[in-house]
Amino acid sequence: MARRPSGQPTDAELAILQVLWSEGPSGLGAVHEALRARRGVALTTVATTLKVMLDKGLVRREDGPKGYVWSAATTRGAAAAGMLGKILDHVFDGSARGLVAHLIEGGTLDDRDRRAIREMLDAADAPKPARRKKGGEA
Amino acid sequence: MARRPSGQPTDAELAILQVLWSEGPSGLGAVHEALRARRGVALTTVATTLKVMLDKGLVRREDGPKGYVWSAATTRGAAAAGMLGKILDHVFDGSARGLVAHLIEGGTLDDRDRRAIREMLDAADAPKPARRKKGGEA
DNA sequence: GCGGATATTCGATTTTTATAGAAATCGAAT
DNA sequence: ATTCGATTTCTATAAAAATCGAATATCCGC
Repeated sequence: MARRPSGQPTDAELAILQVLWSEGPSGLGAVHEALRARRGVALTTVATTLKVMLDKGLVRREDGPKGYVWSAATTRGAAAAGMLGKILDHVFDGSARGLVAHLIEGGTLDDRDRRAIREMLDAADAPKPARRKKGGEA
Repeated sequence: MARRPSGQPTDAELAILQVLWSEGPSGLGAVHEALRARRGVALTTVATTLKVMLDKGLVRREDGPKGYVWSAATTRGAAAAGMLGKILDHVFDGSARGLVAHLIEGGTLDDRDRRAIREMLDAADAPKPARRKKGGEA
């Protein structure tokens, strides 16, 4: 047999999603143009891939003046979550901490990044300053 | 055509690498056992996949008492780097900070994780404490 | 209304991935 | 040395992924 459909976008699909995420809802021609700028791909290939993605629920389409107007039906965050999940499960045994450790130790993050992350951590530690009373300390 | 071989391990390959990473160099039978514990997969399937991985350079093999002894030829870090690179490039437009932000905001990290990450950040900020005097040397 | 440009669908092709049975091999125990 | 069990190699199948050409549909301008 072949591999079970993971539901996650494939590489070609991700390339299209990337266009839709940054350009917003677009017609086939526009998507094709954006993709052709990087890789040589035929118009029909883009059209076929979009159709497949429609079946998978990765994109939506509405009738436009010309043909359809295609738009992403999934967010960057959702796509990232799926891909990250695979890394976490298969490579870091489910430890998000281990993943961040890899980013820090691998030099992928610079000073500015580390500062920004610290701020995000602070915000996450105190998201709701006890808007009632019991803030965890009894 | 089909998709160009990305060089990165596929799902089945990743599952095998996971075994080799945690168990160390193992014979075919051991790998099979470890995999069967999770998914039902035939012995020959594991053998075939290992051979493919050998050609790709993902695993190594040495002659052992019985057959070969298989070991990972790539590290967790290397595998993670490849997969992360894809996410960074395609989803977060190259921003590692954005990726960590997603982890923090998405609740993937708990209190303990955040504390551990802060420590790692501290360590990264001062890699060599220059135990001479104060850090601000020229 | 017609023609050309753009879109969409259909069908076809190729490669990769994932899977596993059959056959050949090899070391060990009897 | 013969068999036995584990291993390796060979061959094969099938779905998914990626691609595109041809045929068809649709819209706009003239």
